[in-house]
Amino acid sequence: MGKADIYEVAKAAGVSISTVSRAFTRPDLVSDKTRRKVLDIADKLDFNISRSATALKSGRTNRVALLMNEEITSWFNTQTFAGIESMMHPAGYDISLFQHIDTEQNRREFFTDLPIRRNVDAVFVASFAIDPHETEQLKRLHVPIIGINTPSVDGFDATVSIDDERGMYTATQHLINLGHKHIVYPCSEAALLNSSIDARTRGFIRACQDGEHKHELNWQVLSVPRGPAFADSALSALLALDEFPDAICCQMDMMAIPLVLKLERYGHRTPRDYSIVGFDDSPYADTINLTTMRQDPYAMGRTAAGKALKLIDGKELDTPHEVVEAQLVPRGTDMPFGDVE
Amino acid sequence: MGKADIYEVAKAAGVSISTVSRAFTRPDLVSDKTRRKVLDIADKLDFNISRSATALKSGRTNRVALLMNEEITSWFNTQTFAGIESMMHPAGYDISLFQHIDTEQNRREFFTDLPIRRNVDAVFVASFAIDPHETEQLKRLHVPIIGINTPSVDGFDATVSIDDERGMYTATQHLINLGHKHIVYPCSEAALLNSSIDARTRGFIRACQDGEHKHELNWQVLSVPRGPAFADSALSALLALDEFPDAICCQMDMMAIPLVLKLERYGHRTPRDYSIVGFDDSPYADTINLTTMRQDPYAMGRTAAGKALKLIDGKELDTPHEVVEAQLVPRGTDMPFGDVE
DNA sequence: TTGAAAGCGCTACCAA
DNA sequence: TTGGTAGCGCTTTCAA
Repeated sequence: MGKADIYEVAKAAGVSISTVSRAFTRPDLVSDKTRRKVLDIADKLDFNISRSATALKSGRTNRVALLMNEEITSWFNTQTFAGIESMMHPAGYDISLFQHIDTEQNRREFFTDLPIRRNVDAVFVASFAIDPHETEQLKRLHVPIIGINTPSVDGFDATVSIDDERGMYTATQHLINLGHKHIVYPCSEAALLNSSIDARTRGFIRACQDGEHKHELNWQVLSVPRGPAFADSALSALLALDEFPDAICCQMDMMAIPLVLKLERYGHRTPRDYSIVGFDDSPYADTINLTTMRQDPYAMGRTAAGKALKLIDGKELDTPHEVVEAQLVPRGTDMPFGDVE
Repeated sequence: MGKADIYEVAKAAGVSISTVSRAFTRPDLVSDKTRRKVLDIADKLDFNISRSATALKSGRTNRVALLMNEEITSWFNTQTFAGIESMMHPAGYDISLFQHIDTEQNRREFFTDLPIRRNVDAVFVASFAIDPHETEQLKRLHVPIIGINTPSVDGFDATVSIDDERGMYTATQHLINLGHKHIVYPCSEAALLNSSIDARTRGFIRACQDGEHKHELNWQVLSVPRGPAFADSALSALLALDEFPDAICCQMDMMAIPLVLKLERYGHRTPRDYSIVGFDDSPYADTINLTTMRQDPYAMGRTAAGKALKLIDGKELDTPHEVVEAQLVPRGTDMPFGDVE
């Protein structure tokens, strides 16, 4: 009872180990009666095919790597992970997670040692800037490399990305179209490592520059240090302004949500006193009725995983590189400038 | 270049494959010069030890299973996962995730097929009720079984759990001590599968029953269907009450936070009009200044993983079963009954 | 300190 | 449909 190997099962079933193996992995090649008997005995003996042995024999690892910025606990990372997992797990793959590839030291270590070399069937790179040298290193793994929200498609076999720049352009334009004249973009500095954040800032700036041609516009990027208190820093910076803006455009909901809640304590209420839009449509955005740009990292994870599975199988991709658009979700934190509630 | 096996490395380095192997896994058994040379050549040839082969040879899988209720995307599950990962990854283990072991069908499938049999070195069971038959099935895996927030320690080699019942007792008592007379406990039905929720409800009820002996008390459990709209259901149920309560005790922050935000739209403001306490100290609890019971699933994950690693190594645990207490985090949503802001 | 060789548990080829 | 068998890439005795 317990710990039986394939030989014991074969003996108990009166068949060869080949047949036991086939009963599990090629059921169609085994007669119904034999297969049933084998599986039955295997169950009694607590036997199962060893993934390690299968992996060794097949030359596949049944494992993929996922590299991410920061912690998996952020909304974006969790959703991405869950999306990838939802495709890869049923396909028999485990995900080997490498977090915090966002510090100089971790990056160097990872890309020098390349601990995943020969040990994964594909690599996902989620949402961070990666330089050409690092891409070269990944190529030495000789496995498919799939990017999610990477700043460029260079060196990637497949990518799926949101158009952050355009998304934020849309959000900003929305505020400008509502007639707002004084727009502030509170922005936590994450510049070097998170491509999404940079792209969004560029989108805001471009929309404002375009808008200036048609309307008078007073806009600014309000940069605050990153870290756990970035929202409070942004709050202080906003309150320290000579004149409070009539619109706030946020790089992400995690900035917008605290601002909406805390500005109220200082007498600034949305949409009565100012409009605000977020980005992500992350948890509680709906609860506080935040107008925001929706992106769906879970779906992006699934798309990326689908591409990975095809590439692992040696198939060609019809569209290796996909770009998705963020969608404006109009809710209750924006109003035409000058209107009264 | 690329895809070299251990023989090529051995040849290029002028040593045997044994020495190559040792250079990686037993560096102390190889002379400095030889080791350096081998590792250098291995790097040039993009070689690395195969985990599959190591696993097969050693009899270990370097993989653990994590079974969870629902999606990994919930706050509790993500934190738990991240905690386990933070210990297991550096120790060389991948986590094979099994989500949604909370439907009758998924459970039956999982515990019948036992897909992890012979394929993991340990199993974590996170936060759900598991019956004796299922525990028996897990035992057939002949690997350590570690529970996180399981309703009982029976059948587990180790557990780490929060005392939900006592935590909620404390929260409720806190409200009673503030002098509140009319306390409602909005509760989403998750009864059968989530042991924590049940225990918390019991804690609330017991605290109220104890409190009744000393004060007059009007308390009730307000049960609403589970699902994505549970907070809105609770909101409706609260507003439909003949008399609005002066205190609300919530099974979790995800109930409390929407209630605080939405009740305000109906003129009920905390702490002016009512006190409310949550449970978890999850994201935005601090932002809205919610008084709540803090638990730390990340730390529980780490503790559980530490136990798992010892058990995998065949060591005995000093304290296989640990219970931690939730801590009251006093913030701004509670006030002595009758006080004016 | 190093090398030779057996064998971990399986899959897949070939033969029956 | 089934069985025999080589070999996947490594680790680990044992011997040198």
